[in-house]
Amino acid sequence: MVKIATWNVNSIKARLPNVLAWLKEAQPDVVLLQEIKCVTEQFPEMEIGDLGYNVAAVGQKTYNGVAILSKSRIEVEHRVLPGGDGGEEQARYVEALIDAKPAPFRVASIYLPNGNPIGTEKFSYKLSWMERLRAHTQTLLAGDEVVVLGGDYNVIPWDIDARNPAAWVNDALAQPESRSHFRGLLYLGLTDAFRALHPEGGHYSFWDYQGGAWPRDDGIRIDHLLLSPQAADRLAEAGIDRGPRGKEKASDHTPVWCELKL
DNA sequence: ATGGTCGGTCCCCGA
Repeated sequence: MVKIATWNVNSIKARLPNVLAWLKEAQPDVVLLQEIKCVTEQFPEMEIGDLGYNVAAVGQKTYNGVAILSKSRIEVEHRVLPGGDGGEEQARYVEALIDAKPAPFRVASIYLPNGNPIGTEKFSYKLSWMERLRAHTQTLLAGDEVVVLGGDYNVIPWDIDARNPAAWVNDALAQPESRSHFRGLLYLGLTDAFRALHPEGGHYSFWDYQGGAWPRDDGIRIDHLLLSPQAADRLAEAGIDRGPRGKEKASDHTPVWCELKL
């Protein structure tokens, strides 16, 4: 069994004690991190390495940044989502082969553009990034591998994934175009690991810092683990660990995880 | 009725 988690930590430096505590407690084999908010060289590799994890980070100054932590060896395959124009890239994608014991598998840590406000170049950037992800997913699925594409997708897939759907109607995270691009990934053959095992709504992975969203459980589910058919065949469990969101100095996101029988 | 969040950075921007 292999446990794979995704967590938008909103600054790895500010969150390091929380991340270390959760790694010790939850014992994931692979963790996909987003919003590390530091340059690659400043990622706290030593502290995390001391817990038995290898690290592959792709950072930039101030914003974004993704990483993969793994107890097995990591072979990085992409540091940028393929299909770009080769221009300046925000640090939003890292993909690697995980050299795990029974069989290797592939993962990607994804920080999809937020896209707000709608009607701006930020929203069109989100949609074009999603189209690029669709094209690359098609290539990945042709490989017939166990693949887990996890991260902060910045998409509320269905109304049941928000406590208050009406509050999000003008938000990029719930736009029909955002949702249809997300569904396009599912139509290619990816499985939303959490939804596959928890068809009911009311489970969230993000609660805004503002307005007491956490104590009121006014959340949304935007962090997802999307599985290739070969991975979905091996899906045993999936869950959202609300614990870290209730801690002191919490990220506004909490870890989402799945277990695969490999 | 009012004011109510974080993090990084350079006092405002992004979420």
